[in-house]
Amino acid sequence: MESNLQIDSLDKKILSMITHNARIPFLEVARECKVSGAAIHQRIQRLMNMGVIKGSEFIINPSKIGYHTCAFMGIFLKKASLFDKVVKMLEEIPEVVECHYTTGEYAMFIKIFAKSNEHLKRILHDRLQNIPGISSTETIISLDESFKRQLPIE
Amino acid sequence: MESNLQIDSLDKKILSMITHNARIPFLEVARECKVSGAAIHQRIQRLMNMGVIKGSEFIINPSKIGYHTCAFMGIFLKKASLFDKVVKMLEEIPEVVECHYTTGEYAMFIKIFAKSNEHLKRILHDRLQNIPGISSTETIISLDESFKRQLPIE
DNA sequence: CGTGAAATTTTTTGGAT
DNA sequence: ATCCAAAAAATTTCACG
Repeated sequence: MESNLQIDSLDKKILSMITHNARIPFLEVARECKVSGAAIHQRIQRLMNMGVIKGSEFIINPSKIGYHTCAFMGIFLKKASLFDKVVKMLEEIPEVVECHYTTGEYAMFIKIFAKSNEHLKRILHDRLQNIPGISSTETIISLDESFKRQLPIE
Repeated sequence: MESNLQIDSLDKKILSMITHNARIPFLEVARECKVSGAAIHQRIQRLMNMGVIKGSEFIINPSKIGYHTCAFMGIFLKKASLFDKVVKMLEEIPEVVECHYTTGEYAMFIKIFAKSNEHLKRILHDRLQNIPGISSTETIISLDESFKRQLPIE
C-alpha cells in the first residue's frame, strides 16, 4: 500500500488530468502530454493494475437528488474489538457514505447523508443506536460544504 | 438547490450506473436501459445543465501516491463571522480536501491528507495555526478507511 | 515502454416521429 | 423526449522498435 516509486512525472500528469475529469478522451490527454494514445491507454491500465486508480465516478449534487442533510458522526464503542462487527452493520445503512477507524475523540467516525434533519434523526435513533457495540454518538451537522476537491498529485 | 421532481426513474438508473463507473460507454447504459444512445446522451447533458451532475473524477488510492495520513479536524473560531476568510486561507492549503461550516462540537470541520504524521504536524503547526481567526483545533486521525461509497440514488 | 496503424466501438449531431 | 442514421472521434489491440 505504500509504494510510490514507480510513478513518474508522466503518470502524475495523467493522474492530475483524469482526476479532474474522468470523461476526458485519453487521446486528448495524449495530445497534451505529447505521447501516443496507446501510451496513455497502457499507462492508465498499469495504474489500475497497481491499484493507484481505484475506479471512477460521476459527482452528484446531493441536494439535487433529495439529500439535504449532511453530517459527520463520532462514535464511541463499548469495546474496541467490536469495530469489525459495527462496520458491517454500518455498511447496511446506505446513507452512511464513509466510515473510518479513528484515534482521537472517537473510536470511529462516519459521514452520512440524509434527506432531512428529521430523516437523520430517524437513522440515528432507529438504526445507529440499535447497533450493539455502539455506546454513544456525537453528531456534527454540516450547514455548508465550502469546498471538496481531489488531493494534490505530487 | 432543492428541486428533485424533474428526475424520473430512467434518470435514476442512469445516475446509479455512471456514479459507479464514470467511463462506462453511454451506449452500454443505453442498452441496459433499453433506449437509444442519443437519449442517454441527451439526458446526461440535461442532468449536467440542471446541476445534478457536478463533474466526474478518477478515484485515487491516496497511499499509493504518497499520502499515508488521513485526518479530520474540528476547528474553533474566535468569531463566527471570520468563517469566509478562514475558508479562503484553507483553500490555499492543497492537502485540505474538504471543508464544512458546521454546527455541533466545532464551527468548522475539514478533511485533510498528509504524506505522514510528521507532515500533518507541520501543516497543522506551520499553516493552520497561523490562520488568524482560528482559535484552536482538534485532530481525529483515521487509522483506516473501512469504506467510502456514493450516496444511494433513490 | 513507446509507436503507428487497423478494426471496432462510441460520441455527437441533425432531422423526423 | 425519443429515435435512427451518418460522420467524426475515441478505444483497443498488436506487431514492431
